[in-house]
Amino acid sequence: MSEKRKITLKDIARELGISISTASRALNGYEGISDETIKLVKDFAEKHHYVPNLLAVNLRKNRTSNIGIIVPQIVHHFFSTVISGAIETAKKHGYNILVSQSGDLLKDEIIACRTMIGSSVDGLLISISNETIEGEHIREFLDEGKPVVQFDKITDHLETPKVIVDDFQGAYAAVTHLIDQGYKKIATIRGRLDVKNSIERYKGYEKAVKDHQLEFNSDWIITCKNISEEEGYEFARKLMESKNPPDAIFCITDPVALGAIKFLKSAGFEIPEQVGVVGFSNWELAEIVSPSLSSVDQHGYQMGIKATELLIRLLKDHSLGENETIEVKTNLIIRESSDLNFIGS
Amino acid sequence: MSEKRKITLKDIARELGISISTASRALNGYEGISDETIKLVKDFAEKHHYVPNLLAVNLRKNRTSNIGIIVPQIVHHFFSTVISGAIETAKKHGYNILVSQSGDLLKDEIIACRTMIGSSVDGLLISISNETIEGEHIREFLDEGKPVVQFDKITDHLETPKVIVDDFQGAYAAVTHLIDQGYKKIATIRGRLDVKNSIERYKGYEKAVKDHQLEFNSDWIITCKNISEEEGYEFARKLMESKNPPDAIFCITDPVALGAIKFLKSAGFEIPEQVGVVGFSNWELAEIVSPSLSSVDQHGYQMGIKATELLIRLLKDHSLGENETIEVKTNLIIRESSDLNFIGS
DNA sequence: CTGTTAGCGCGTTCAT
DNA sequence: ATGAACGCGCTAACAG
Repeated sequence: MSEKRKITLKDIARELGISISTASRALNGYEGISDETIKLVKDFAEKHHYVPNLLAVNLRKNRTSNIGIIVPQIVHHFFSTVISGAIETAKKHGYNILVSQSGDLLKDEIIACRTMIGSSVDGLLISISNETIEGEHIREFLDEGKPVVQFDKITDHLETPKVIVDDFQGAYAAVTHLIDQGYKKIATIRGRLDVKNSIERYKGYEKAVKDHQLEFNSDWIITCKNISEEEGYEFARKLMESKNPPDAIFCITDPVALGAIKFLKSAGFEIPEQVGVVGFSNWELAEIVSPSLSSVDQHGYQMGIKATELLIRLLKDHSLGENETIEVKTNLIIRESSDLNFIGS
Repeated sequence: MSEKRKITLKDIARELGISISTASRALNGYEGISDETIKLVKDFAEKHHYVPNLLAVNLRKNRTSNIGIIVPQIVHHFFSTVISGAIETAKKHGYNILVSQSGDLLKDEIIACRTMIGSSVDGLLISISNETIEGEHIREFLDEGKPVVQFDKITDHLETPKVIVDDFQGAYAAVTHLIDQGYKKIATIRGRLDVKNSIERYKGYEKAVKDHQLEFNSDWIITCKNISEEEGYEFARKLMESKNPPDAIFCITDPVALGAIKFLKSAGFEIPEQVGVVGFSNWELAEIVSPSLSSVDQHGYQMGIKATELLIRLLKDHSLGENETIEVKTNLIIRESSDLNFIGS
């Protein structure tokens, strides 16, 4: 409507018959300004709804007050949870969050990075795509003197602070839980051999099985590629139709577990009585499906907070070169798919 | 590492022995520059990885190249899908997306708005909270001369362009589908009486029932408040235990439908043979649950694209005052929960 | 076709 | 305690 012109420092200086710098200093609480003029200026500013032009401030200070975040997919329960945590934390410190996604494509991740550099975010939070190995495009950020924090899906080729979920411990806990329930022949449908999270989860599985002196059978280890529900269904079939079928399956992620459950149900296996199933990531679907799915929760919101706090600390200290890695503990959520004690209660 | 100082227009002007403005014009493809110097400048820029300082450009042009988007929840399948569409569209036009969430709290929506104004986004995409009625805080955007596009959850108190899903048509189609299937006593678990989407869906239900001369029974209309799975369960019970139980239920949203299904299953009703169920929004869960849930898809990705394109058009034309409303058609996805023809096939 | 001049709005010396 | 002057990096109006 009224299209009020935005009032500037210059305006308030002119109106009050003082200099621009005095006005600036008064507003920003500098030393050596009389209380009198401070009050004068502040009152005037308040009254006329003065709000500093961030563009100018930022140009002057050479920063943007923006933090970029790049994830493989936004439409994804875990990542949107992380973003949510990042936004709330950033807000608290006066930063905005600028979101982009790679679609798990290296090509698009590079574009997203370049755009971010171009639009000048002050720092970057990133969970890399499956295709990213070296991450040279991310190094460009570091070269610009801008801090980067990696989270969840990371690469060790980049010397940045990292916030990761303790996949090993999560998997170990999940499999140990299965063992505690009395399952003895535990299989795993694992993820790619070249993705760190996947490797760690597998290691956790292996160690738990061996620590408890259970049968360790390479036929019970199946590697999937798409990490899809279809694969879960197919590989569960393969496992159960083998000569020596397992009595429990630890799955790399919830959709895979869901596929496995679907096969098991269609083939007439009782869950959890005959076969126990545990997934990973605690997707929304875990408590919706029937039987509900035990899963390892990754505390996405916490990760978002931790990663953002870390980045903001770097932003404020300008003490780049830190390389700390925070491991967020996981939390096993036991539901019907593996809970024998729950039966009948 | 090398902390390369960023090269500026000034640098390239000095090195090439030309003026800054010539360099600027050459880079930006202005009229009246010799092809010779254009090539000279562009080559030099390319070679030294010149990238314009957006902060300066933006200050000069008085814009930010950022678009803000405020939604009730980011961790929500529909909204994250919209955001995803917005991001891809914005990217295409050289804009970044700055995300914030209100948590369906008016208080936090106001804060988000103020922050956005402060950090100077050029325009705003917003889906208002349940608590927002007048939207005075949004008007501040308009008063600044910045365009706003509302989507999905809107208020008519604000004269802005809007992109909405055709809730009426979606509901009408859903209920008509139930009728086509042969259901005769159709109930609805509807949403709040003061939320536009909810009202429209109810109207669609009512019209479909009346158009087909079916029994219209106020006992079959239940209003829920939280729009939660629990309410779905509870109200389905209430409906089915009444004297004159319905044979189909149209639910305001998928979680409610899921709750209803859970009750129906636990009470021994066959779905869809005895009772048909249709939800709204086509959440991820719809095809995961068993029986899979028929639902009205809202084309979130399309909405994100449409809303963003609309906003960018306003941004470029500076022709505020438009007030068009785009209705994105819905798409009924028929699954097991209402598909009698599918039985046995 | 190109250079000079003026800011955009602000923070920050260096004077006084 | 305050003002003048400068510059962040860039675009645009005005000369020539």
